[in-house]
Amino acid sequence: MELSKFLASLIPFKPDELQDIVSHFEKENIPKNTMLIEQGQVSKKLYFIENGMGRSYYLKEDGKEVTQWFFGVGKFMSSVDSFFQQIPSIYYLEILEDSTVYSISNENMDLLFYKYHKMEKLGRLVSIEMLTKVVNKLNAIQFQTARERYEYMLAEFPDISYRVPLGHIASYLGMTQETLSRIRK
Amino acid sequence: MELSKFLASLIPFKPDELQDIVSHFEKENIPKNTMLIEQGQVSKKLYFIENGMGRSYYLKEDGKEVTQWFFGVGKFMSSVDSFFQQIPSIYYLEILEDSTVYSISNENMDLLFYKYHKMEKLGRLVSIEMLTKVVNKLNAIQFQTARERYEYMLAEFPDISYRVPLGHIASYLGMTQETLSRIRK
DNA sequence: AACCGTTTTTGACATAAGTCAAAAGAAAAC
DNA sequence: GTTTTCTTTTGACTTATGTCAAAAACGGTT
Repeated sequence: MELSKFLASLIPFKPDELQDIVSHFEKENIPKNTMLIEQGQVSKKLYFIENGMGRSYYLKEDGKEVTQWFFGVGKFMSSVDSFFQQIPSIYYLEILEDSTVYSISNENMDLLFYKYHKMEKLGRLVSIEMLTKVVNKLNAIQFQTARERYEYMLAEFPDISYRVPLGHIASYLGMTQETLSRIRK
Repeated sequence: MELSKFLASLIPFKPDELQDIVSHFEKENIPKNTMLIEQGQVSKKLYFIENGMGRSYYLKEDGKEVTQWFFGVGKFMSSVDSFFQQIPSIYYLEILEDSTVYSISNENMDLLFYKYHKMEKLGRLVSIEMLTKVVNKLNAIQFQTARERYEYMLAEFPDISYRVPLGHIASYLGMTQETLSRIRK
């Protein structure tokens, strides 16, 4: 999904506004398995996924990867607190498939927020949407059996569920790979 | 914490702006055990807690209450998606102690967002803060033992942990009351 | 201070999911 | 097309937490 289409679908920007806003982003092609940011670094960019997909994950003390979120087409991908508060990231951001993304720097983002009231509103709407989704996941994780959690996954990320390694999904859902493998049958 | 102090701590509002904004809120005293909104209703108001505390919860199919969040002093309390999208609430909002709150209607909130760019920014900042906290809880719930989850609770809500019934905390943490009781020793 | 209702604790047992280890299957590299 | 590496499945056993039920502790009210 194109960035300008996405923006216009949320807020009625004028054509010249839209053009100005999009011009602050940079379109990039990113090959699979690219790390956009590593744990401990301060995130410099926010990404919008036109095509492809990625995930955020962190490492537990024992070194195991825990997938924290999947980012599909038409979503913003970032290490939220690192990007907006410019603090070291807890998460790795990884591109999982060859992807086309629009990236924007923190400075440019602030500039747009400052310049366009509507952009600030868009930021608020996107944040609240994300908040709602995280709350949904929380409810799934907290009070559902492993089987129901997998069903939540299929509902929330229908397109992604079949494209990533089992282990990524298992850790996303808070269960072991073995358990997920048993459930899928 | 006073509303105006809280607002000013996040964004440098001018005195007259601050006064205008606060005038759109209504200060109310609410006795404990009051239900601010019930499951299925559309949330008409957003609340800022000057003093006291509340929680949001929902009912599982088997009728058990599940605490979803606690709201303490200096926080906004709402059924986020119901208030902002004006859809039926999944949650109950309950005041747990005699409280003083500032409430604002959805229309007035929109009006403030529209009138003040800075207010929109505040909305974004508050949303992202909440998002970060929910993600924290998610990580605690997802990958920690019951004992560690209780420690997360003490860290996140130090003031609240000793003021609410055990059952509320247990369901908030995704465990049974019996388990929590055993842990606390 | 004795009573009643609510909340918390304790006990015995059940179970979903985790752990460890190895085999089978798929994908990538040569 | 064969080898190597990575991913998924299967099996046997362990464990943390849940369930159900009853007893104890607490808090408010008369």
